[in-house]
Amino acid sequence: MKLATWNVNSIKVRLPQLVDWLAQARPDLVCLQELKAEEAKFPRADLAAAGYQSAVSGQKTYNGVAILSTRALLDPMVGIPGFADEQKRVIAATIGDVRVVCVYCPNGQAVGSEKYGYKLRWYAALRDYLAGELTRHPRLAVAGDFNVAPEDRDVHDPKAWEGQVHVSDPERAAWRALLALGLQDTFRLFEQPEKIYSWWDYRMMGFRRNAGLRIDHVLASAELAKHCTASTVDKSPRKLERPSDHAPVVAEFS
DNA sequence: ATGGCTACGATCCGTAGA
Repeated sequence: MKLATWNVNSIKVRLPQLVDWLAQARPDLVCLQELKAEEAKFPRADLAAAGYQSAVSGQKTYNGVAILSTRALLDPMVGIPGFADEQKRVIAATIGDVRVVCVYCPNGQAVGSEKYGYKLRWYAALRDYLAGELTRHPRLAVAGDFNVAPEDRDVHDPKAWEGQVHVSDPERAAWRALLALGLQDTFRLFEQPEKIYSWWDYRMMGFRRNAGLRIDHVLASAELAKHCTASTVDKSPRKLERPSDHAPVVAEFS
């Protein structure tokens, strides 16, 4: 089973690249973020023609998440229960014996800002939600754009980023609180090359300079992580004309 | 020098992303 996550930064713009990538990579499951489109404008038929059914929570202009699957998507659920939020950032579904939660965690804008406070509150709500999900679903995957680079080795220039949003101590503590539930960062289950990132700034030739952050992740419960055989970043779509600023992250399970 | 792209929805600039 191949599970991917990709922040596509507009499903409308990236649809051709997504369809091509699905044909090449053949993932069984894909978590998408930043659709920037309402559900009515989600290209459900094009993706069905590509062999994928979809569960979608869309929003005009901002946010928006979806799960694509070659198999039936059961018990879809949108949002974090008990956490009132206009922003469409979470969708979950069951595929076979795996529960998948697709997340687009808030950016946070700047440390100390109102949006930063929202990010930390949102993370606390996510933690509580996932704690419950783990009791109900031993095989749980949480995949998406977490907007946190967990460690300095996930940052191209830790000195320049020190204390900034995406790497600040409270954000990293919020990330570690997810790991403390028993979730594992599948990327770190394996020996990895240095300087692997999943996002690069559009400006300043960020991708060419590999000036990036590793902020897109696939987490797995202990029971699921036991079966994880690989976890990698696929940089190939980032090299295309008019790319998303994020690359897909792909985890494989036996 | 704190900018530099990109996408969107409103126009021909403002908001947001990270």
